[in-house]
Formats: sequence, structure tokens, C-alpha cells
Amino acid sequence: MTETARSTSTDVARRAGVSRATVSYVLNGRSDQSIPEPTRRRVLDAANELGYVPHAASRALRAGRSRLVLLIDADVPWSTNITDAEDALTAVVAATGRSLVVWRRHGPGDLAATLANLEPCVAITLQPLDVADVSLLAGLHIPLVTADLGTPGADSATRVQLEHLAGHGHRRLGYLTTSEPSLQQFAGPRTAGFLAAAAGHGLAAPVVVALQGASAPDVRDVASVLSDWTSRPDPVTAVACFNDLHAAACLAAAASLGLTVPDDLAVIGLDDDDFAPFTSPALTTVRLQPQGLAHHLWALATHLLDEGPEPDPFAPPGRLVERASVHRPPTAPTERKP
Amino acid sequence: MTETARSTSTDVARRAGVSRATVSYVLNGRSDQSIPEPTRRRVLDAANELGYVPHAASRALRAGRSRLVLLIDADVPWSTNITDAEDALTAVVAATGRSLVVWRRHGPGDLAATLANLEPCVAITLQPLDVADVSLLAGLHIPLVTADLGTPGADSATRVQLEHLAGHGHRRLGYLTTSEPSLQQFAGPRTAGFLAAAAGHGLAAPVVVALQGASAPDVRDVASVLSDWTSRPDPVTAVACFNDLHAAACLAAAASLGLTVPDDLAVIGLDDDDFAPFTSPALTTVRLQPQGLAHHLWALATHLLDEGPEPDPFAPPGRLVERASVHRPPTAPTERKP
DNA sequence: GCTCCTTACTTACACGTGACACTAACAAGC
DNA sequence: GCTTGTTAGTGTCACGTGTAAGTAAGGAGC
Repeated sequence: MTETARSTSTDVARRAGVSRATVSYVLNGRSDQSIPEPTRRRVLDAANELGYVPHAASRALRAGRSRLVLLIDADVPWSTNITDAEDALTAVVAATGRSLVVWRRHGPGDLAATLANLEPCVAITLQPLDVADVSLLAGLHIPLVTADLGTPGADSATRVQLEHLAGHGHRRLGYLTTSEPSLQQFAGPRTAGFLAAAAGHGLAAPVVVALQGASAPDVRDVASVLSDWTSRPDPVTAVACFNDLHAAACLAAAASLGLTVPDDLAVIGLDDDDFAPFTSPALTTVRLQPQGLAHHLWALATHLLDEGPEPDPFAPPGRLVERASVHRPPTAPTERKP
Repeated sequence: MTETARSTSTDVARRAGVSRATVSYVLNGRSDQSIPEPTRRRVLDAANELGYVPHAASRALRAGRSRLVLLIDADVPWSTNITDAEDALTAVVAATGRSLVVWRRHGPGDLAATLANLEPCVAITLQPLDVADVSLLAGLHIPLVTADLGTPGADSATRVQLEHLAGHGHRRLGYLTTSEPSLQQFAGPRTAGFLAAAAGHGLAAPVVVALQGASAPDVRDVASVLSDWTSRPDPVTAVACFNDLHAAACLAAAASLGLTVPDDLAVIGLDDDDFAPFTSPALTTVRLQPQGLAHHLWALATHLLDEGPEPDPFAPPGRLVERASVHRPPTAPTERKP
């Protein structure tokens, strides 16, 4: 196999015996141009035989917009839900002929450099950017789609947490969350949603504690919180957590205090991470369904791009995954997945 | 603020009172062109005032190569090590003025579509692609860098696992891995590395079992394996696992069988995932150091691109993270991180 | 005064695509 | 036979950049 050059639309035109314009009309399937079937076929065959693929950069230059969609990920710890959301978004975007690529920001100054290399694209972010970044995008005329998860009621998953605990008779609740700045975008609405749901069920306001720690809290810190909560006059009997990692820390802390889960203390997580079946006891948690979020985000994007209709506000629904950390299951705490 | 158009090098030239070529020479810092300081300064000031950023698509068209590096990720479950490797690679690539973007493949046919949208770029993959994909890249003249982790001795992390177990007196070992096809690229070398290290230490060949399961194995399957291993005439006293998720399943299975870890059975993982401190007992594991891998990959890339020197083969080193699943720590099994 | 060399630029092309405007050939209408 | 309309195309420009080739001005050499 010799060193062959990339074939261009000029090569296709020459091989099909037509002009380059005709090639463009055929391959872009324009209906306002009359192209007889034999010619159309000649062009298509030539393109196939040459393995012609339009040059992305050239096309982006001409169109003023590339077919890339940049997902700007914050530098936060991963969870199943984030990768699920990414996968769903990848599929949705691919269905429109575009491609989603993910960029994890590394420092504050990197965004400008990255955009300079991607430029005529579309950007999506799962958490709000600060003012400087937004004006950066505006200066380059890059449309930005933001998942506004901060709207009231946006986090219905915490309602699922609360309803499960309340349904099992727990009246005095604790909420364990994080004080990590980069996670506040998620932590804020979740805490608010949990408190609102508790109020809606006529429960006393849950006690909330936010612990530091870049990805996970320290077990000793959690133990001291639990020790405090369970030794009150009206002891906390159930703890809902910001995510599964916090819940796992909570289980470890309970064990170190000699508390039995779920009898002395119920614990519920959020995310359904891969390790959730393997904690002791196996973690009851709530799984988000990010496929809907992906469709919502892309609807927002098309609204910005092609003037599609503005989509309704959207709250990703949560699905309860019942294991053994809120109440004892009828059988052994091991599980068999489908 | 009015709707202003993107500024181009023509705008900069007009504002500085020079031709577009001069602008290009100044901004690209060409040393073979003589540009007096006052002119240089006028151009730089004009570019700053207009917020000029070169158009990425146009530049890629002209240069025949974009400044994007595409990391092709397989559709495998995440671990701390993969995201660490991505982050390190992002930093290394950014230091060269290029940008790394990540694409998670979703189906077999998607690669062609994605490349058509990115085209004049560079591709990096952490696991080998099949023949069709490689020829696809070749047809589009996209350089491909592959991390060849399958070379002998490439997985030194398993040697760390073995040495820790052997150092604590374990002579009869089990190795628990996965039969999942998409993970074989990692599983194969790891198993081979563990067996080789065991032979090197004069131990009997470890018993190996590969379980199915897309991300994690089923606890009952693991329990039946452990039950078998521990009831032999020469019972297995320590188990090394493919990753931390398998190790967590192993701990849960041991608990369900009434085995005490580490007294009845030692368990060691690989990855140091975020949840590892929270298992019961806290998981002893091995953390890979992917920063070195990132540098190695980029050295391979520059070798392909600019004819830099070919780098030496590289094996990412593993670092032992000692917790409580191989031997009892002197104090309580909770831990405080720095 | 003429050539030769350097300095400080400018003009013009190429990269590959998409699309508007134009045209040659031919049939229909009267 | 002339206009009008349709069919099946083609010629050419624009997108924004990087750079090779060209050129006008000014001084040195004789």
C-alpha cells in the first residue's frame, strides 16, 4: 500500500467527470438542484471508491461553525451519574451528525487556550461558569448551553431519599454533605431539596453538616458527627448523604462507633456507584436517570442554534435502589444482578 | 454591548496600519523577518485591544493539522487511575499549545463519524484499536499513538501486590480477575504479571479465576470461588484482585461466608479508588502513577509528529497503599488523610 | 550616476469546502 | 421564428490563515 494523499472533492469531481459544484450538490443532497439519477450515481460511486471524507477544518471554516460540541467538565470527582450523563449526551449529539468531545478543565487559564484550538464549536457545561469564562465564550461567538440544575425542585433525587426514610418511620433525620467549593453547585440544591421535602412531609428540620475533603470526607470526622447526632435528646435515626462516597464513609464511621446499620442508624446514599453493592451492609441509594437530562440539554442547544422551540424546565428523576442500609431485606444481604 | 463580529487578522492589520502579512509575522514571532520594535508594538497593541484570537478552523486548514489531540477512550468502567491518566495527559498536551479532548466511543461505527468532524488532528488511545479502525485513521492521515501496555513487565503494579502478600508470609495465593472482553487488554497483562512475579519468588502457581460482569462481579459468584479456594487441602490464604471493585466484592463475599479479613483471608486490590478507605476492613491496594505514562505517551506522539527521538519502553510504577485488609494495623482501622 | 545590498514591508496564492449566479442546450407556446 | 421556461450543469467567490515571492526606499561602494 503506497503513500496516497487524502482525496478531496476535486478528485471525486474528476473521477465522476463533473464539476466540483455538482459533487457538492449531490453529496449534500440538495433538493433545489435537479440532478438526474445517472449523474448522482456516478458521483456517489466515485466518492465511495476514493473513500472521500469532507475535510472538517475546511467545512468549519466555510460554515462558520464546526460540528464539534465541547462538554466542559469541572475538575470534580467522578460518579456513575456523570459518566452516564456523558454517555447519554454523546449518543444524543451523535444522532445529529455532530460529535461530543469532553474536556476536563485543569486550571483557570486553560479554557482560553482550549477554545482557541477548537473555536467554531458549541459548548455545553453541567455547572455554571464564572463571568470571565462566559464573556470569553461570547467574545469568540461560541454558543453556551448550561444545565441549570440550580432551579427549585431540580433535584428530585433528594425527595426520593427523604420519602424512603420517612416511609420507614424515621422522624429525626441527619443530612451529611460536603463543604468542598467545587461541589457546591451540586450540594446546594441537594441540601435545599432535602430540607424542602422534609418540611413538606411535616418533619422537624433535619440536622445538616457539611464536611471538607476533596473527594471523600475523613472517617473520623464523620464518626464525630454521628456520635453527636445519636447522643442527642432526640437522636437522629437516619442519615441521608450527598453521594455514595459520603454514605460509604458514614457506614465505616458507624461501624467504628459500634452502631449497627440499619437497626441503630439507617443510611441512604445517592448515585448508585459501582461499589454500592459491596459495602457492609449493602448500600441503599438513589440512582439518577441522566438520559433525560441529555435530551434536555440538547434541546436547549438546538434552541440556541437552529431556533428550535425552548424546552420546558427539567428535573432528572431519581430511582430508588433498595439494598440493606435502611431496613433489613427479607433474605441475605447479598444480591444477584440481572 | 452591541453585537460585534469576531475580529480577524485583517482587522488587526487595519488598526495597526500595516498589511495582514506583517501581522502574521509579528504574532507568530518569526525571526527571519526584520520587524522594527515600534511596528511590532503597534501590531501587538492592536491585537490586544481587539481581543484577536486566530480562527482554529482556518489555521488547521492552512497547516494541514489541527491543534487538537483526541483521546479515544474505550467504553470501560472508570477508575481513579484512568481519570488520573487523563488529567496528566491533559496537562502534558496543554504545555505544547495543543488541547486534549476525550471521546468515549459508544458503538463500533461511531469512530468514522467522529473523525470526520475532527479530522486534521492527532489521536491517542490507551488500548489497541482493531484493524478496521486503524486503517480508518490511516486513510484520513491521522497519526495514532497507542499505549502499548501489553508488553512484558508493563504491569509492575501486580508485582507490588505479590510482594506485599509474600512479604506477609502468604504462600498459597488466589488471583481474582474478570472475563469481560472489553477489559481483557488490562486483565491479560495483569494476570500474567502476577503469575510471573509469583514464579520469580519461588511460590506455587496461584489459582486464577475470571468472573463475568460488565463492571463488577456478583458477590455470590465470588463467594462460591472463595468457598472453594479456602476449603482445599492447601487452602488459599490471600487473594489479589484485578481492581478495587473486585476486591470490594471479595470483602463482601468473605463476610457472607463468615471469613474474617485479614485473619482468615488477606485481600489486596489495585487502583486505590475513592471508596477504598471505607470498605470493611479498609482495603489495602496499589495505586498506579499515571503521570509517567502521560509523559511517555506524549513522547511517542512527538516522535510521530516532529520526528523527536523514540522514547524508551515504559512501565507505570505502582505504589502500595497499606490499610487493613492484608494485616492488622497497629491502631484502629480508621484513617486520617493528610 | 549607476549598481548592489539590506531593511521593511506588501501582494498574491493555497488550503478545501459550500453556494450564489450564470449559461448552454433543448422543449413548449403562439 | 421568436420568446419563455426548464434541465443540467459550470464558473467563481468567500471563509481566515500562513508564507513565498516581490518591491519600494534608503544607504554604501566606486
